[in-house]
Amino acid sequence: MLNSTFFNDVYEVVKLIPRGRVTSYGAIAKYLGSAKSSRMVGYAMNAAHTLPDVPAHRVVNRKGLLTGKHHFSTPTWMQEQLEKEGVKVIQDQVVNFEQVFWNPFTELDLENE
DNA sequence: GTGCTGACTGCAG
DNA sequence: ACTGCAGCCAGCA
Repeated sequence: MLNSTFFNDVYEVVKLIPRGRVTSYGAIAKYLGSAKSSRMVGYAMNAAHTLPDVPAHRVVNRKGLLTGKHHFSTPTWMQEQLEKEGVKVIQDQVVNFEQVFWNPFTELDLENE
C-alpha cells in the first residue's frame, strides 16, 4: 500500500521537482537515507506510473540519460515532456544536466533553513 | 513460501 | 577507460 514509506517518500520528492528541472535516482535514494536503494527509486517510478501527480519523466539516472523513457507510453513521450518544460534532450541525454539538475539536498535544505 | 527481476550506483579488477 | 559484481526493496510467477 501507500504506507510504504520508501515509495511514498519517493513520490513526494519527485512531485517536488520544479518544472524545467530533473533529478537522479541516486539523489532521491540518498535523500531518503538509502543511497544504495537507488534501484528502488527507479522501481518506485514503475509503480508511480499509476499515479497522476508523479512526474517520473523528470527523473533520470546520474548520467542524465533517460533510462526510463522506454517505460512510458511512448519512447519519445519522456523527452517531449522535458523539452516542453525547457529541458533540452539530445539522444536521450539531458543537455546541461548539471544546470537543470534539481538537488533535493540543496533545494529542500535551503527552504528548510 | 521461495526465487527472480528490475527505470541505479559505486567499487573492484 | 571499460567491464563485471554486489547491495538495496518490492512486486510477480
